[in-house]
Amino acid sequence: MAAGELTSGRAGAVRTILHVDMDAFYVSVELRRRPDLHGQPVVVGGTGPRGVVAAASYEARRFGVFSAMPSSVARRRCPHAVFLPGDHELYSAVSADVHEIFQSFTPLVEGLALDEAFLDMSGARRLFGSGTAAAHAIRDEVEQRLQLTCSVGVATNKFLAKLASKAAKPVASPAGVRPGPGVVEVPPGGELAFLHPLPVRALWGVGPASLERLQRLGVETVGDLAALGEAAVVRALGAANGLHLSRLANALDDRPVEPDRAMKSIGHEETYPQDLHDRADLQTQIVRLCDAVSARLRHHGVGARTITLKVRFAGFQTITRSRTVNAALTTGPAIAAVVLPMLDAIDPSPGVRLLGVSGSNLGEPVEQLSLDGLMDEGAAPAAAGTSVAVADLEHSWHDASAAVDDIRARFGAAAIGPAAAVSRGALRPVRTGAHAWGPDSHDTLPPRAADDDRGAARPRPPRPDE
DNA sequence: GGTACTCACCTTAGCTGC
DNA sequence: GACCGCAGCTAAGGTGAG
Repeated sequence: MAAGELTSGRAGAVRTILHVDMDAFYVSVELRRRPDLHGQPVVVGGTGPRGVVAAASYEARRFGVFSAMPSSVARRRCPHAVFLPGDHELYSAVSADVHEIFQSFTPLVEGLALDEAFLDMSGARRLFGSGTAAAHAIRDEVEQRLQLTCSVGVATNKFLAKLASKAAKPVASPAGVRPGPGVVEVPPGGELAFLHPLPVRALWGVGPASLERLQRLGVETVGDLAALGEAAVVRALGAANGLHLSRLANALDDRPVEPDRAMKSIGHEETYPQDLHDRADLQTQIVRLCDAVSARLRHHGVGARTITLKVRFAGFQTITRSRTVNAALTTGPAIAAVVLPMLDAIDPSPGVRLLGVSGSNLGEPVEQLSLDGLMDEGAAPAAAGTSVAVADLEHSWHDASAAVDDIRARFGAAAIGPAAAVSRGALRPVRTGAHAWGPDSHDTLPPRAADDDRGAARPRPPRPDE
């Protein structure tokens, strides 16, 4: 099968897809307000004891510092680097400016992350010329208006465009930083020549686990994988992943650029500076997380039917527990009423380093819930954690949650919070948005009420209705 | 040796209803 | 009533990306 046959969603039409990737985005944004750091190794994130690197300047990459690297390793490799805590709100704002520029070129923009997006330029060739011409125009516009640089890949499908943008990037090595070409095009018909010499790890979907399985079959390059044949790849990696990778290895990718992808889940998780052993501390943190998740659910106008609790223990063992209820939940107390019984069944004695709460199975929230429709079949009195009790809480907290949103919109996220968290001195808003990059060095655990008031009765665990 | 956070998607297993 | 096959759902864990 020729590579061009399936590269377009429309039969016979060759698409022009751009992948735009900002260069060292977070660092570049920081350098706009700290021009004195230009040319120095700069690292965003990893300021705390358990953090990781969110982004590293190319000067820092020369010393082997990369994103997602533990901060302790980064400090060892590049002790003279400037470590900055990161400012997610600022990056989001700049990202919005970047996407506004993308939108001025085509309405078909699919954001992948704050710093990258796919653009379908197939219908805009008359306005902006070839894909390569459009890519240069976008780079110029971003640089002039925002003083930021980006790399652009141009190809006939998303997957190849992404690989091409990677090839367009600057390269850091111990010898120095070599500027990249900025724009790389994989021309129609040249897909396999570009793709097959690349290491198989370059394929979208090949991580450490799949790589090991493929290497056992003697696969080192994308060309090796293509030669292996679909059946063998499926045997090694399973039906979905095997089929997908086999197609990618033959440059076949007809996924469209999707500007409005529906959100599938919303969640929050936090790693604590010290492991938690106390059940009451865990419950307080869960109430905070549920409150944060619920606020985002309401912000997006959706409710979650499936609630998942994630616990990572001191030894890094991670477990998840989930429960699906009859109603799409949007309030913190109702979500906490689902999570807390799951937490109760977990032994925290090994120490808990991370807690997470997420909602999935998203759907339209019911404005005024009818409890009849939410009852379990033959349900008896509403014990804590049952669907009836959860629905009851969702119902009774509906209006109050709207009022909380209003207060936060006016006075900030810390202005109001769950009483259970306040009572334990933990009215600290959960950091929202992606990439908190670990606990900051100044983060502390919420004070334990019993420690502050020795001899006083131990406070009973906070319940969601408090 | 040290591993954040968010989200998407997959696999496997068990349960239920038909 | 027991069993089978199938589909659909749920739970739990894993993998991967950015």
